Amino acid sequence: MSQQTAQKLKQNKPSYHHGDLRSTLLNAANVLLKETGIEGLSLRKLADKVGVSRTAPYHHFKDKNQLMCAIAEQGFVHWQQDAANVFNQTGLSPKEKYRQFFHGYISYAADNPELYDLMFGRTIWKQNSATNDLRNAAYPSFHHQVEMTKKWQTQGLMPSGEDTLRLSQVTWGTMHGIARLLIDGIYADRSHIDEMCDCAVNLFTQQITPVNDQN
Amino acid sequence: MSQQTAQKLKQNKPSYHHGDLRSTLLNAANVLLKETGIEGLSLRKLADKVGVSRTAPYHHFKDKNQLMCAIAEQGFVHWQQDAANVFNQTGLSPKEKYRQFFHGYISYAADNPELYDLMFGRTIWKQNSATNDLRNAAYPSFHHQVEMTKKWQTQGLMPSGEDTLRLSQVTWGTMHGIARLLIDGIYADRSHIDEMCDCAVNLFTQQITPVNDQN
DNA sequence: AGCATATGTTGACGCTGTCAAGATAACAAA
DNA sequence: TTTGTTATCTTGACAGCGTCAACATATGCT
Repeated sequence: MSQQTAQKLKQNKPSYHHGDLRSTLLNAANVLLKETGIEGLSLRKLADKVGVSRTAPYHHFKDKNQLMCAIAEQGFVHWQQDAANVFNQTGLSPKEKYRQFFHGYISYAADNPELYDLMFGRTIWKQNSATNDLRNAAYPSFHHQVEMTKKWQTQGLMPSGEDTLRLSQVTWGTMHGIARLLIDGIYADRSHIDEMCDCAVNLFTQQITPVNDQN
Repeated sequence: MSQQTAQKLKQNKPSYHHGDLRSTLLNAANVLLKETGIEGLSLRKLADKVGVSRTAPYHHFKDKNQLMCAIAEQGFVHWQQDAANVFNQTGLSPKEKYRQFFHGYISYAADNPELYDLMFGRTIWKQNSATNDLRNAAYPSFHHQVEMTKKWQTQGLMPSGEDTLRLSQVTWGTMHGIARLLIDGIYADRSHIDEMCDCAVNLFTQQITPVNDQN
């Protein structure tokens, strides 16, 4: 960042060049997304909100699609941090950790419904419209979950007879499905959702004798 | 239907009044939906395809939303027939019937991805935009599944310790999640999906001694 | 100082959903 | 049969959208 740009940021002087438009757009887009959903997210409203002309964003994002991919990319970064916090907790039984992971997933979706819709919705993923940057941010999150599933299998929490990848995919599919039922308005009642999660956790895990209960 | 209208349908005479526009629109909308998806479904394209003016559909559907609800409503009717065919099969073990139900659900979504997206997507259900007619067509399908779950519990296929409604919701959530992963382009590989379904079926069902294996 | 480049602007195009106002045909009552 | 009501279909118009082209301005390197 140039000295003059930094100066402008402090003094809040309006000028022809914005100086930090890209990140400003991203922040405003997150707010606009939360307020209006994907359907209501428009480049023109966004530009207006930031105070630039309609086509200014095109110098920072090739497309509306690229803007949305960038928002989702940020979402994946934050999301992975949330998930890591759960995984890194100590003093929890494997089942309790699995339970918290499950509920945490749903909570993230419930707390950021529009962002979740963007991150895991067809708007971005269908038709190969996902950016490489987005893929690079999204894929590791899932790989991490596969590793945890493998661990849960060796701990005896999840059935070792099933393929690790499939098991992980089914867990994800179930969380994703429940999350979508909630945020898409098919199931409005959050308390039902919580009980559904507990029921799913019970089905996916088996009783284990606490032998190797450290992690 | 008046005599003249019936005549027109046979003779295919063009006239000012179409005579059967509502159902013609619905059929064309189904085709257009399959071709272009929800995003590409526009009233103007639809009217053009049918050969009427842009605003003609407004005399049969108050909204674009009402049109979409009507399409989805048709989808639920057909879908329930498909599901009933599975449920009414004889000579299958409970687990095999459950397996077919599960795979059938995914197959319906895979074979009609855009219709499924409309039927179970936020476009229709968020913000209470679903028509009463649509609700009346959709809700019974789920109630039927709850009844089947209850039966599966008494048959010992599914754990009787869990609440029937929650169990049914989790099954639905899992099927829905897997279906969405597939049709939204997050998982492109269909063979993976099939193995995921089998894995889920294994997790949700328990081994039972074949005592009451008739239905 | 001068020039290339990055960044911002206005204008325009075609697409969308939807309302208003007018045209036409179908139908019911006199 | 004629007349009037109603259902249906038409064109015109408006605001909103994504996006391209052409132009303006500031930044930064040579």
